[in-house]
Amino acid sequence: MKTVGTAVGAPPRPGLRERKKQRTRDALVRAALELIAARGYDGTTVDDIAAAVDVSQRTFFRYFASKEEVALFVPHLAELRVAEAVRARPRDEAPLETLRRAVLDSWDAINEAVGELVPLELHMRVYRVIESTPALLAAHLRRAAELEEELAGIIAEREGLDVDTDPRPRILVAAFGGVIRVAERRWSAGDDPSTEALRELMRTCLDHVGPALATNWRTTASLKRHNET
Amino acid sequence: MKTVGTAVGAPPRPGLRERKKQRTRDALVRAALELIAARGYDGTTVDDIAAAVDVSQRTFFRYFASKEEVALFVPHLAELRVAEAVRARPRDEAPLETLRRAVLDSWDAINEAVGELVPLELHMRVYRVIESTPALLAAHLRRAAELEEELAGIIAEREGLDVDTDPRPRILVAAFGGVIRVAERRWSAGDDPSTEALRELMRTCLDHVGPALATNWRTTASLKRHNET
DNA sequence: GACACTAATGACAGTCACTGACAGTTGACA
DNA sequence: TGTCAACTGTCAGTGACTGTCATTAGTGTC
Repeated sequence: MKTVGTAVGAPPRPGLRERKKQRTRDALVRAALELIAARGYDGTTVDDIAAAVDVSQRTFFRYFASKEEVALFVPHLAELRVAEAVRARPRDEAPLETLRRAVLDSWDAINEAVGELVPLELHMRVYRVIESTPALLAAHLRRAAELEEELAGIIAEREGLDVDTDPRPRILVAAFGGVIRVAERRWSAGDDPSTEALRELMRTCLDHVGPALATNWRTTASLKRHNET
Repeated sequence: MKTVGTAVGAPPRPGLRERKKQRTRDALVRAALELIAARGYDGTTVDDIAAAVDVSQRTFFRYFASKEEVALFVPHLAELRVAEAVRARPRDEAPLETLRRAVLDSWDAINEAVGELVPLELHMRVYRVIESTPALLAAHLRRAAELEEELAGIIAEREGLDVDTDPRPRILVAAFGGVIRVAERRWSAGDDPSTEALRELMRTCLDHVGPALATNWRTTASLKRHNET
């Protein structure tokens, strides 16, 4: 009658030790992001973050391999979801369509997961810091590259290609990743922090991929000059 | 009769002080790359590099803002040449064609500039270290992103577009940059260190951009399976 | 050729990210 | 309840990087 936490389908409730660790980890992320948003990345020391959660610096480094890792924790969550979403797409779908749908569809799941941890508005402020801090931006780009590597592998596998021989999966993913990053940039530069805004930006940018690679922009839609007939 | 160094058309020979600085800088780059190729990036301290050139650590940091900067000095040279080459292309050329030609054409100039400083074979060994060292790869990707930003500006300007409104320049450049990076990777992973090999890889990868973005790879050329009919 | 002027350097101290080692504390589990 | 393993704090040490200040060494001038 007291077998709480072992309900059918639900994962067994982790022990006290595990819960404590989770709490510490969450607290560290929250404190870190708050401090970074307020004082910038370089203006925040690891000691500050550890002190805010009342643990030693050494403990901080047992949870995160580096200061960058905490700062990029939210993007990290998003990356996990995207990879998962790509894997979940039907295998007979066209590669570009798979990537597109995976990113757009996983958005809700991402926001939910992130929102549970930190307010989305805080994430947006941190994202601006990421974009404007060289060291952070570099780390962010590297992780994005790692994700691309993984996605290229998935695509190649389901298309029956050898990723080391045929350059197409990597090229496709690289182009796609570039577009996504453009969308992220525009989002963080704009002033609508809503999640819907980012999704819309991604949609728009993805729709521009075809036209952007066209040979001559001046004869395509959305042209800005040369406006006689 | 002894006004050497002031020949018509040639830049006036810099003074002793300037030449000395140049020599120190070159020596630092060479020593750094040699050590990094031999002992890896993390296995090489700034003190090692400074000691190899017989200057103080403080002096090293007066020449380079960070250890990363020396390690990425050769890629930096290449980036400068590419930006220059893009600017030199005719304004009425299609954007994608401009990027393609600029990269392929600037290759000789790049190799010459690099070769004067360090042996190309050494650069290749260093490049492998860059690819396999997280911190270096991150910095490399960030610089590549900066270059892309610049190229997008150039393209947008000559197409008469506003780079902050129209996403196409950035998207094009992002896709292009992704392809270039794939080519670089394949080069450093292969065993032909020749400059011609890299140029050929770039050509091939660029030719794959169109097909890679096609909706269905299985009906295009170079297909690997589904070989009935 | 001696003389100031200034740029380049070295020596030193200090900050901060990060790591290894060891000892103390606290959940887990019999 | 006691034992074991996991978690944590403390401390010392390394390496990248910066500010400061005294010293050295090209440069232009008379």
